[in-house]
Amino acid sequence: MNQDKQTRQTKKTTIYDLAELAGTSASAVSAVLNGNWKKRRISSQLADRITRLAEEQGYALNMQASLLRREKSKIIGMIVPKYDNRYFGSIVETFETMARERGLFPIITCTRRDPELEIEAARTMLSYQVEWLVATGATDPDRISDICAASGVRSLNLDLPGSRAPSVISDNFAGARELTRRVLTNCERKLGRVEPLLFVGGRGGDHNTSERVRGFRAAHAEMGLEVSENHILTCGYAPEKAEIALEALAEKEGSLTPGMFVNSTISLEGVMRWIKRSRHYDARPPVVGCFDWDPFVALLGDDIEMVRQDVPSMLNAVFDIIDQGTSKQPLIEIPPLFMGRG
Amino acid sequence: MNQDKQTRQTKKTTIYDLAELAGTSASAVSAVLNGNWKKRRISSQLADRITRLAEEQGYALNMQASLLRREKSKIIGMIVPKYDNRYFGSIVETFETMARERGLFPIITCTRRDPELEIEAARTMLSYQVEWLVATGATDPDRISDICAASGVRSLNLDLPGSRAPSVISDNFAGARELTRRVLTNCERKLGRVEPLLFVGGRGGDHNTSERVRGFRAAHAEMGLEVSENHILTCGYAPEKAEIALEALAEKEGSLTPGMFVNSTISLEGVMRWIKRSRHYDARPPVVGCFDWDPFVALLGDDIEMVRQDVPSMLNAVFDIIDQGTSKQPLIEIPPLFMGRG
DNA sequence: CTTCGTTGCTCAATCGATGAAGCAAGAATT
DNA sequence: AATTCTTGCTTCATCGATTGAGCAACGAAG
Repeated sequence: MNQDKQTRQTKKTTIYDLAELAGTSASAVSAVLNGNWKKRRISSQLADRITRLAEEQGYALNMQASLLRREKSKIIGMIVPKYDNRYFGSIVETFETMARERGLFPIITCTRRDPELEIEAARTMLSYQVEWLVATGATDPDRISDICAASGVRSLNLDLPGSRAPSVISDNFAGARELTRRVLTNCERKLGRVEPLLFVGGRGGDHNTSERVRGFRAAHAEMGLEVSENHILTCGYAPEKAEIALEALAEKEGSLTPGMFVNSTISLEGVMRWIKRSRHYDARPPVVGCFDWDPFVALLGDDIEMVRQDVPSMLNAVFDIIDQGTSKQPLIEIPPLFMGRG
Repeated sequence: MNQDKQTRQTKKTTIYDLAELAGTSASAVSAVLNGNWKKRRISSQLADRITRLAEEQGYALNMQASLLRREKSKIIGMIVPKYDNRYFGSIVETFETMARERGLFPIITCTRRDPELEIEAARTMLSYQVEWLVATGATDPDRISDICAASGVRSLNLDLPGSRAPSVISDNFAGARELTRRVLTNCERKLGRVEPLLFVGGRGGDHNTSERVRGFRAAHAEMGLEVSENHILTCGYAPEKAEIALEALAEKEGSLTPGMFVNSTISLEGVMRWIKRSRHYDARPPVVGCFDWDPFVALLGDDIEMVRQDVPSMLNAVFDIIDQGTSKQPLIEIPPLFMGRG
């Protein structure tokens, strides 16, 4: 039984193996290794001996067995749509760090904006006994909340709100309104006059996009500008979709607006590609605002205004709810940050 | 026991609860729910009844209990340094997809280039009974391989090689040599003459950086150009480090080379920031090559040549090893892709 | 009318860790 | 000397799912 040990083992060392080697019981080994040997009145000599043996044998706790026995799993799950932009990347990184600070084990899974995969991922996380599930930018947050509720697991929405669980999102309306104001101001400074902007990207149905469109309209209204329905291109998030939408509009209308509001860096990727390819803006580069931040976009020219969603504050709000166990408000809106130009 | 059910439950439904409700045994429930009820000769009527009940009650398998009993966990772990660039983002996304295709459950954790955290994360993954651990861009891959080997868990290195486990990396030497050639050619085209480049970013000690420096030197040598030791700035990966290094060199030498080789998009962030701030290249923009790809960098100007590491091929190689169980070669080098300009 | 085969289940051990309860031996108190 | 306390352990049930072994009931074959 312990000769595998000698010959570079096949099976893993358990507390029973250590107990045999130490000439003691598994329960003593367990008590020593999880640190409450004082409480259980194990002598420090035995504790030392066990600790040394565990180290020698390269013992690793079997979490499955431990979790099965314990009441709390300390596992916290997160579902994320993509890893292809700074926003989600920093959400994930911050989430992991803050979870670990609290002694929680974060499990993150990427669902590539696939509604089926989201549901399957949520179910899998429940099987792993997560104590909380954070659904980030989910296509159907309420479905996920329901699945969690049915298992008695608490859930939270991040980035996109739902109605059946507390939600932490950016203040999309105020952010978009301010961004639009700034782009319009830049427009005036560059061109000597203000003209209504184009809105590009996002899904028409989602909360964030509709709030941003509302902010976009509000800023135009303040300045007495009319926004044409044809100039709201909520064509989806993928870069190609933005390219196609712009191409179609240019074909239909002949000329394009001098400025635009782009709904994410991902859409901006398509917009910039199209601008470059179509040569529509060769004479005078467009005045652009982007609802999201990317370090290279910041270097792309001096006419791109960006709002940066305040990831640390959003995750502080998320973990406040988790730490407290509940939330007073069902919806928490975090003001985004303005990055200025230059 | 099943009245919690009625009153929105507190505890989770188990196969024992379902067995009681169905008037059968837990073992029948288990057989039905994990799909081998035919093998165990359960009647399809009972199977249907159990399946319906499970759905009604929102039953979710307790993975901890299931894994404890089973021999294979089907969990596969990955350690990643950062989520702040496209390269690691796409590694993670591809890894998750390919793992799921194989019925494996991927657990990914980000260690922020912190050696302590890497080790701790590896140990935690072992506790969760991972069958494989992929260490991506690890600072000390061999340490991780040893820890895994001590528990009989197989490991793999990705992006940065180690000596105690199979490694899949980019062909850094050939990639860097070709990138350098191209930048030198661009230099000639733009300026009418070739001049040695500056190498910026990366850690001097790491395999990738030293291979890239070797490729960089080889391309210079081919063209009869001498590379000054002072022009190899392996200052680390963080953007600020690149800024500081450039600032220091500019101060020391007065003028800078007309072209440069930047070792990652993260370093490029700092390089571009410094170029903009210092106004050193205002008269004539530098001719730049970057070992890594980013969509916005592609739009940044027409003088930035990029190599894109071939993430799908790299992960195919990784999963080939996992599927086969072993690797013939200890080191697999995947040629990176050239993205051309425009 | 016995024997065998088949169907459709149930029983009970097991995975590894945990912790309440218990117990033996010695020290301290009455 | 008898009792109580303390120390330092061990025993055993438990968490939920899995699975080999077993068993009852029934039909078919001999």
